[in-house]
Amino acid sequence: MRVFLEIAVKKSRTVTQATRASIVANASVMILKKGLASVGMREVMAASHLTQGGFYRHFASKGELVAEAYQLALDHLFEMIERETKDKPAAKALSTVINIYLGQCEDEENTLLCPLAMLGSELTHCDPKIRSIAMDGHARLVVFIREQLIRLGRKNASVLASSITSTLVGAVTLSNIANQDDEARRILMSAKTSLKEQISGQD
Amino acid sequence: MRVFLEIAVKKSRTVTQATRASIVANASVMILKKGLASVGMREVMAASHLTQGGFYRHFASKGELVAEAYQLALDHLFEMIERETKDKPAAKALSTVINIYLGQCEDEENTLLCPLAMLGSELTHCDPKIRSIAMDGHARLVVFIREQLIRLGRKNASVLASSITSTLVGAVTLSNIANQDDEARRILMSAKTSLKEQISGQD
DNA sequence: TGTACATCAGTGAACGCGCGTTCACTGATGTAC
DNA sequence: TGTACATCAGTGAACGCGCGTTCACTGATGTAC
Repeated sequence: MRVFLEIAVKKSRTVTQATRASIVANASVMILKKGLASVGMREVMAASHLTQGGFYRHFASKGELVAEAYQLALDHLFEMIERETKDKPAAKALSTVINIYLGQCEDEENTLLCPLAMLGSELTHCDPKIRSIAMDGHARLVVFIREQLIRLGRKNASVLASSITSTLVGAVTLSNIANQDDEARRILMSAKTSLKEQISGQD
Repeated sequence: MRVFLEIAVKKSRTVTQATRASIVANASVMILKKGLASVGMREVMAASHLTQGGFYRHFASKGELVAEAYQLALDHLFEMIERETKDKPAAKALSTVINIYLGQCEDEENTLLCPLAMLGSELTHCDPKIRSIAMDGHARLVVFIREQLIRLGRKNASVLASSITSTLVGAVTLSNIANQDDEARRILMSAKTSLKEQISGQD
């Protein structure tokens, strides 16, 4: 009896949590694609087939949702990076990360958009809490790249890792601003080519 | 008499144009520092000691002001770059551009903030007109850097120039998101160090 | 098992707010005679 | 030079709109006996 009750309660909670997760997942994609300011609560809730009033059964404010949406996007990105680079040699791992990062906008399911690149300047004017989630993601990316560079035996791995991260973020940011597709592709390709030379070369 | 009248008319127009220029100049700094969305017309007009109603004597819409504000910021940046690199050898010119660009947020008068870095992701969701002003600025920066690389005899100057520009924009974007000053400085310093090695090295 | 009650996710109208924009008006300046 | 008129930059209240948020309510589900 006790067990049955617990299961029943848990099942109910599971549904609620699934709804909440669906809101976060939809919001994450919408905010990253369209920008923080231009995504409203009605729109977010409608994407999960709900109306605006229900939002506050799950979140205290828009900010709370945004923080979770960023965190989710970063987690997706790093899951992908870790899955694709696991057990690979450092050079291959680095080139995989570069390809994944610079190709993030070509993924049609939009499951690996990076908040740093997609929202860059909007993050500058956010709550400290949201900014620190973004900067944790930044640190994680720099550390990952630095570790591969160390495995490659490169000197100044920290400095180079930070610079590579700036190039990745800058290239995606600029390719999003570009109004012509070929210009966007050229920016991404240039970054990819230069980064790979920078990693393999000995400067 | 004729001459007197013309002067009188011109003087009046000059005052009007000065007011307009003041609105654009103030808006430019405010928008670049605080972001496009968080700067309102009342605030912009107040900075020029005017009230909101007068705005539409000078501009058809907020968008028109924003376009001119971006153009002004880009012009300031390139004026500075061209002034500081004139008659300098290519290597010195490149290093000067890098220093100016990466140091833009340390300039206390805020006269050389780059819209690409300060507004990055916000530009993605703007009018095509505003985006093309931004991309013209991007092209101008890439071309300037490419020409110096060509003078240095570097191969693949176009690709490298584009990549360097991405690094510059990414580093400034990320340093703005950083909530701690030392982290921001580290990002900028890493980019500076790596870029200079990349330019002087032979990879 | 059946019935009365409690819970709470979800609804959708409504709220206050700040935004971009409009408008009737002012008042200083230039023009015409 | 003096006077009546036209122009137009600037004022500040007001407009409509969409936003984030609140709230009284619904109705399905789980609980207690």
